Amino acid sequence: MAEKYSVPRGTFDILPADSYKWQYVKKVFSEVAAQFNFQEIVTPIFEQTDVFERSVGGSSDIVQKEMYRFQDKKGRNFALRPEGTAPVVRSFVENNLGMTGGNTKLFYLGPMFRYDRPQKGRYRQFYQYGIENIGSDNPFIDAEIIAFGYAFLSKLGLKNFELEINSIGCSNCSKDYNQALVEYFTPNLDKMCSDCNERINKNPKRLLDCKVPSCKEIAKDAPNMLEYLDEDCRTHFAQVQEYLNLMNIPFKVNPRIVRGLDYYNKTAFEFLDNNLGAQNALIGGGRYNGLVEQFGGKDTPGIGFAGGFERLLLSMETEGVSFGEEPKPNVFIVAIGEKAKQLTAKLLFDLRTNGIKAEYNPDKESLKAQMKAADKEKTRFTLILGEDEIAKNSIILKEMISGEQQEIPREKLVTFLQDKLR
RNA sequence: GUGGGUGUAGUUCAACGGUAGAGCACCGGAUUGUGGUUCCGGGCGUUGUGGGUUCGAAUCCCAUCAUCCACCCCA
Repeated sequence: MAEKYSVPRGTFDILPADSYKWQYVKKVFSEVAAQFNFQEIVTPIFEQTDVFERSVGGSSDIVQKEMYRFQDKKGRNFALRPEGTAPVVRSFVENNLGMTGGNTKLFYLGPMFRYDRPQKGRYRQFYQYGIENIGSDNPFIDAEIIAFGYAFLSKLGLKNFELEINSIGCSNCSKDYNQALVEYFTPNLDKMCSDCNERINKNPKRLLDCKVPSCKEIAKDAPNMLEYLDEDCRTHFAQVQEYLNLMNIPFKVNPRIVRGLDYYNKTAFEFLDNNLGAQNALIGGGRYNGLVEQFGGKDTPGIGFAGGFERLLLSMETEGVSFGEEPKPNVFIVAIGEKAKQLTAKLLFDLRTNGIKAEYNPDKESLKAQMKAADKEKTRFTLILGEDEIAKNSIILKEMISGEQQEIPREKLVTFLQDKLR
């Protein structure tokens, strides 16, 4: 026997039994995007490695340890995209999308790749949806982006999620704050983990996030980021909260939210589902005002978020939320005898091209076997065609749940069914 | 990259170191043109893979791979 293969570690097949759920979630996302007036952008699955190294940053693990890197035949360096914002901004600059003025509102869907240890809600190839608004620093936009996330989760029927927001300030505030953190943590470093000891120089804010109990204990009384915001950042954050309140979107301020990617500043937020386990972030996002400039564009502010489909489906599964209708045919045809089988070829085609989802199994001969097949398809109707019906140029329509059946003239069948299925 | 748990039929799970089983699912049947419920019948599956211990291994040991959970990271 030939060797059997399996999917690469941390990846998975989306099988027919589940694929309609994915379609449903994508559809809902696209609908919300349309409501909020975001247009789709599709970028390649790989980019020059630099696109991620320069932006996502040197202190982030996803660039340092988790990127799938490769060289093409000419020795150029590429990476499978580990996240969606950097490619979108690359495209924004490359195609001068900002030239028309105003806000550029984009959404994307697709696979991302990170070489992580697989775990619940975490895969090496995972599917993200995300939105970006490039062109405005107005706190109104921050609130709009957050509202999009809230609207999307709500539209899916989810209830057990929480919104946490924070402001991590701009480079101006960070200078003072980082210094305050260094001053606070340095005397305690001998009691803290090796990661913290290393990060204090690269990105001191990350020490706030550490989950090692001893570190957590020390971080508990660390200086509060919000007290170090400058005037601009402080009012910006206050206004974001005000707009959220005006929309009746519930949130909690959590000064410990620190985004893992280097390009973030000002507003940062997460939608969390605490029933999910350790990987509990449904959506994560924030502002990235310097990023466009980093990519060689003119200084343009931006803000966005990204979320993972896998966690969304997990959440929906545990909350018992509906995934829309399971796909199935409307009618199943049962044909008895060779003549009936021949007529069924045309009948099937007529039904299908008239918008009726129809199925037939040519491998089953007996009426009984075909009825069983019909039952398994869970169709609402079965059409029965045998000698008698052929002679009368009619067909029997049976409603499976009630078991009731009636005879219908062949020429009226299509309109009759279209009417019934409306 | 680190730690712990688990790998047995399509699936969910049993089997004190002594012949590998059950539910669900699946297939067939219960007379001639009617499905679901019921009844009857149908299971050799490289016990993830490779070694080792033993008279004898699904069971104990080692390795390896996969998976799950946690650390970490983050969506």
